[in-house]
Amino acid sequence: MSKKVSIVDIANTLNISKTTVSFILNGRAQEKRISEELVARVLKLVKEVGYKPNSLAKSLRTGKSNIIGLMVEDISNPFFANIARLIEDRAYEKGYRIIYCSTDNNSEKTRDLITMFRDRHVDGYIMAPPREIEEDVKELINAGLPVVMFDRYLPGVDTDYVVVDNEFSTYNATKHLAEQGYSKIAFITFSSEQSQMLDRINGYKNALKDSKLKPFLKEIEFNRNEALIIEPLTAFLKKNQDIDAVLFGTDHIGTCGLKVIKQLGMNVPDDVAVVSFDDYDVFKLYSPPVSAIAQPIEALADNVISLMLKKLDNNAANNTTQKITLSTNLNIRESSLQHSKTAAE
Amino acid sequence: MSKKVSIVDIANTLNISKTTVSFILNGRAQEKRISEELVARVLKLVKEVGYKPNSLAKSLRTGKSNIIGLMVEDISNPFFANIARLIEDRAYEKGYRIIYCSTDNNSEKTRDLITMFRDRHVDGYIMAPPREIEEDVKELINAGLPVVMFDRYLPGVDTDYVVVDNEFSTYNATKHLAEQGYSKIAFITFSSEQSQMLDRINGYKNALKDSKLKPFLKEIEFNRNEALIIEPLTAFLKKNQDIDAVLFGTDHIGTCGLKVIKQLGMNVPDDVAVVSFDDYDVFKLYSPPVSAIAQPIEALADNVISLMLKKLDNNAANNTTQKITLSTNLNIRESSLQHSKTAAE
DNA sequence: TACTCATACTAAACCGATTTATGCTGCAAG
DNA sequence: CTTGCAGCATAAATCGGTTTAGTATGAGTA
Repeated sequence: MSKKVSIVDIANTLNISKTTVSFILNGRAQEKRISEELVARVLKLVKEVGYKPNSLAKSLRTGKSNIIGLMVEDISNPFFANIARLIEDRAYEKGYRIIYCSTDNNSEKTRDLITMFRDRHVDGYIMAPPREIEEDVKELINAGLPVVMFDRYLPGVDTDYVVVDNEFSTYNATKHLAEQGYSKIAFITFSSEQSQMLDRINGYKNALKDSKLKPFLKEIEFNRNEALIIEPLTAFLKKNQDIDAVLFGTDHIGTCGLKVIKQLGMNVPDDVAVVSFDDYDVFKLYSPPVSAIAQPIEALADNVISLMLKKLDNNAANNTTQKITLSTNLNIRESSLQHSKTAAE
Repeated sequence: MSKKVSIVDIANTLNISKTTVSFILNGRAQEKRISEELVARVLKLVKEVGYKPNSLAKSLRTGKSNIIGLMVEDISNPFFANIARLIEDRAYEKGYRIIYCSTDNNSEKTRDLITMFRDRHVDGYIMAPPREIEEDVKELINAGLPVVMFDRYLPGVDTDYVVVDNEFSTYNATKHLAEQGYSKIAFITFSSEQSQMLDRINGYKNALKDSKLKPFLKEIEFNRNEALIIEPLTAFLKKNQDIDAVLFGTDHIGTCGLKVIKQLGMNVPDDVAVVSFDDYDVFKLYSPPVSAIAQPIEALADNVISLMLKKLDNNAANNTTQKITLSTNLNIRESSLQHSKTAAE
């Protein structure tokens, strides 16, 4: 039907060369000394027939696409979904489109996606990298492609990133629990070798050490099937009845944790105090409201996209990398307050 | 650095033509009577240097991309994020990649995205369409491109879609509230001319008519800034103190509604019973747990992607369109139970 | 007159693939 | 001794743009 018009159609209609049309459309008419009269005629026709250059062909030639590839761990996770949305907005304002994909923390899938992004000529890569992807990322960087990471970074790869101060965040939250009089403080999280999780665990351990308390660390294997998270969580809480406070490592495990706590009929904060990493509606609306470590997602998104745009501007010559660490906010709510050992007994 | 190898490099290295390489890599070696020995040599080299055909160039030539464009209203909304994720998974298994974008319910942005998808040669379009996009969608369909809609449809456009039975869902939920003895039942939702919302409103109205009750319909303008939703919501609930039950039209407004209810110190369900469209953790974990209309998102995603794959297989010859309506599940929880007028007074 | 130079525009190469049409053997059949 | 065809491989066109390297024309100048 409405066969899309190409630059050749425009050129033929006006009996001129497609080169001329291309120059005019790319704002190089003056530089190429094309008469104003012809420029006007071309622009008129272009508008009339609604011609839009095919960006695929354009990319093939120029290597540029005005598209930024964004890889998150899982778009159905509110943290990533919100960040993705904010990044998309900022990029859109600057004339860049975003295409996103979930890596599922699967390095093979990620490699696949990198390849797809790469030969679709995306201009830049924003990613929350999975493990074992160092080599592939290095290759991108060596090829001169801008890469910005967020949420976590790859220790072996020198690239720009924006993360939060994970270690201090959990240190601070754990300290808070200790100060409220809790003494058997567990840290429950997904097992992971990634930087953000190692830092969170360190913060927790250091705080306990400083408070001279014993750690109760429970790492749970991530699984898309929630039942397989709930199960070990339930077992852990049942087995360690003496635990009086729990710090959850992410919003997802925090949500699962609340489900378990509710199911077991445990009272918050009397039976168990709760603090979770990430701060979302579930925590704010829970009864009692749950204390949470809020990540500055707007600032995160802003910094990520600023870094990326800066790298895209300085075509080449990006010698220095920027590593940005933002601080979080511990929102203290009833779920972790007013514990008095004697009152409970 | 590691300049990507192209098909020409492969051909030159072996002193053969790139045509031959192309045939071999596309499994047309036998058909083209290329000797097994040569096939083996080519495949060996390809593997050695890790050559991957540039899919941009491939698409330019073939018009195919193995990419499906997915447009949701807002990826930060859990309903859309979850659907997007499921669709992505299913598509990935079948060898298709998904690229998603948020339309923001903005027809201009959507048009822009359609153009981008189109000249990136995506093979199919899955969308939750905004208003005023009929003409653009018709153009896609006329050009023979597969389009599948979900969540809502465009009454003026004959295309495949998968939706839920919105009208019955709210009818049923409203009836449930009426049967529990509530008599001043409000329906609070975002104002919208879209099919799904009109159906939901109709269901609510019909149920009230059948129960001989008076409707209290409150439509709120959507805004990304939550404060601007909370404000009119608060005003409405404050002004209509006699309302004893509320049905929320979407998960988002339901969540905002709970915040307001909590802030106003209203008791659920004694002061006000609550049911919301969509069923997420926030509702399950609320105290008391909130009754909700659960959309079958897995089935939704399955149907959407099946329809799309079917259309992609039957290249051309897609004369009939399929319109699928799935049913929802009313999960009744404490937030809408055990109302007795006398007990409250 | 012959040689620049500015002006206005274009032919052809190129990006990296696919696909169509074709070439070149050598052997069996007519 | 052609003709036909099977077997193997390729040159060239194509997709829709951008970019390089020119060309044609007329005016200015030594």
